[in-house]
Amino acid sequence: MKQRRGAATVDRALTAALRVFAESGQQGFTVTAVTEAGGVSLGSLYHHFGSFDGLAAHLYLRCLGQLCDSMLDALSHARTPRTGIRALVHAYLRFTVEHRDVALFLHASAYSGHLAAHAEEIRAFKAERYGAVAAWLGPHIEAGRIEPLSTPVLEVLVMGPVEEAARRWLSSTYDLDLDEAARVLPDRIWRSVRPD
Amino acid sequence: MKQRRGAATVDRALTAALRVFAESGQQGFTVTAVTEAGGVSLGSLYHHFGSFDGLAAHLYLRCLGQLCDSMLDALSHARTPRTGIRALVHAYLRFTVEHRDVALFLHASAYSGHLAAHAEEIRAFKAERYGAVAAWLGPHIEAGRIEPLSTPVLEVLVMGPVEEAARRWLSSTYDLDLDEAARVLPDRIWRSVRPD
DNA sequence: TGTACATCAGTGAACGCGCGTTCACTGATGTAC
DNA sequence: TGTACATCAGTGAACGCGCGTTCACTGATGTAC
Repeated sequence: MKQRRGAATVDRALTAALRVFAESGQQGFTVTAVTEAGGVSLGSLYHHFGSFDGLAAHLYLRCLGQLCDSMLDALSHARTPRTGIRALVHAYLRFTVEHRDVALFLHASAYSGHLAAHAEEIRAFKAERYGAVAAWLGPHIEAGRIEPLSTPVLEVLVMGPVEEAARRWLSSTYDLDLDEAARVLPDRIWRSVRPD
Repeated sequence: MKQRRGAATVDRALTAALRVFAESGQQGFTVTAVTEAGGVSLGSLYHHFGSFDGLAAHLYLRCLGQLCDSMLDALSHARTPRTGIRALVHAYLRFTVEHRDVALFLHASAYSGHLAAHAEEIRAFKAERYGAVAAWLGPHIEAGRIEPLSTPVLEVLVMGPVEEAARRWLSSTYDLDLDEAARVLPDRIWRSVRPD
């Protein structure tokens, strides 16, 4: 018997929360700030999310979902490991630029503490999405087109440089040229995981 | 006319702060918690650090200094780029395991907001330390022993996977075997930056 | 060596502010008959 | 179709707690002569 306006309110609250975080950072990320910014009342917020941490976790999952969708979509068009890595790198960096606020929130939330209460939910979500990448990798490893390293190590080799590039670009010290990174990284990463 | 006990008090406060952070995380990292944990009075803390953010920044610099010292020390014994990368990777991962609390604080502080007020100080410190790595790289690039990529991209390629490995290990989801990482990563990273 | 004095170091009660949360309530929506 | 009712959605004043910070003060240390 759920009503439809609920979904719209949830969406407005999350969007407001993301904007507050982008504008005021970790320190300014408070219930009051979100309600004032979002045209969502305090009681309404608690009605839908139960707690402020609940809102943060909900927002985190939404952001992570958007990023994962971009990457999995890019990956689905690739046939070889080389083009797959290229697609992942490009999708991740493009997403970072086009959705700066989302990327920032994802990076900043890693150790935020707001997510501790919902850690299990998030872990499950990540496991599901990472599974898709692992499924893509599997055949290539078995066919000898990728060095047979453990999945976590492969993920670290592929995503480590990309995430670090994004992190540097995000942290206002723009000492890194993302265009150069997008041009150079795919091939360089590919060299690190190809066989022989 | 500075007194000597000051240094000891500063040290006690920073150590207590690190312990509090390790035990209670971002959320529990408060002045009250630090003073109660550390045998340092509130007034004393303000006398030495000026503010709580000041303490956090001070702690961050101390932690970063320790990590950089480990890495630069390891690097100084290496002659070839290959062994240099190996030394960096091993030093970073060993440091992460041996000083888990320090590593955790460093990773978690990246977007904490506590450091915003002292950002310039921190930026300068990093620039100085990174300069040492760049100085080490320089001759190898000129001699054609490393692919001539820009310094930020090289740093991202070398440190990205290592930092991501450490991050995974730190975030209680121990899906990554650090021993395997230490064994495999150096050679894999080397392949990504060597010429030809 | 001894004494006076300036400065550094350390103490803890007190303060105000803003945080997350609760709650009693009104309004909107969908369902049952 | 119309009406009664249950549930969902939304509201905002109020609360208590703990946060970072201040401040008047005492004690310790080093310097000057």
